[in-house]
Amino acid sequence: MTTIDASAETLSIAEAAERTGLTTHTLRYYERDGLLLGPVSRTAAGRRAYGPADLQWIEMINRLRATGMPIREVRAYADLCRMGDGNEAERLGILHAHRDRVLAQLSEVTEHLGAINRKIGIYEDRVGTPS
Amino acid sequence: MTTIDASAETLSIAEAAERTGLTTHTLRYYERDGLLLGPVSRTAAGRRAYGPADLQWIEMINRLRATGMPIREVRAYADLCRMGDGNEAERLGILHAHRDRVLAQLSEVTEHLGAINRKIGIYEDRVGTPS
DNA sequence: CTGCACCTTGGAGCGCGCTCGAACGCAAGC
DNA sequence: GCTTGCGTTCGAGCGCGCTCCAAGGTGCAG
Repeated sequence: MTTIDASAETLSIAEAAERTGLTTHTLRYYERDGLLLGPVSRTAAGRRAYGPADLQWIEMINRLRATGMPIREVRAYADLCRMGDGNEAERLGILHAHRDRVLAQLSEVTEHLGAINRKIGIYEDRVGTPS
Repeated sequence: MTTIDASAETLSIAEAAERTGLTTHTLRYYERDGLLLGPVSRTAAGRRAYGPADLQWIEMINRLRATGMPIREVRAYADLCRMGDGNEAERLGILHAHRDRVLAQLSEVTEHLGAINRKIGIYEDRVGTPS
């Protein structure tokens, strides 16, 4: 027998913060700033209740942010998603452009890291042979 | 016969900016902020004259910055270099720690990128079959 | 000699992404 | 019922890394 209990599916802002690795401040800020797909639903007392869909979306935001997408672009993407079907090509364009930037940056960072590693090698030689 | 001409070895701030990809503003800012190994030498008229060593050091700064090292840590590293021999182990510690952070971040970004790519795949399927 | 571009300094300003403070409300345990 | 703690809103503040402005000096072309 499945218990139908909304609160079992729903997290307080503190719980959502823990789950997502964000702070409660940041969660409210994201909502204010239009990064979420809509206002988070509330309990009778007016407290935020995060559902699974909210959490999943926030995970996606985290991925985009962690790969360097600016807030304003996440918002643009969220705006498109909020508008519903019909603009998938546009969303795809944003994701494609983002992926390309990330790949470019990955290879740039990797290259710089190589140079830094060579520098480290020089220091290790020098520290290894102190005299 | 080698011509000894200091000005041939020396760049104006605008030239240094072009060479390093920074702006003149940023070059002055880095100097002010102690990221360079010392004050850049000047012409008789008081204008900055960047030598090869300056440019090489700035390239190193660029690598560190491009891989995400904060300004204040670059400054700490520069401080150590400025102090001369004897603290190579400490410099090495900074570079090691930085390398480890960069590697961790590279793998994190790569992982997130994978998830984003899967999302892209979903959209491509959906856009590919419009009805 | 006169422009005009480029340099100098000090300090203010700005865009980003949070982060925090104030003042208050609701709720669950003792 | 009272305390303790988590929640709410609005708005201000902050750390980072530049970025720019004002006011003035320098240097070279015409």
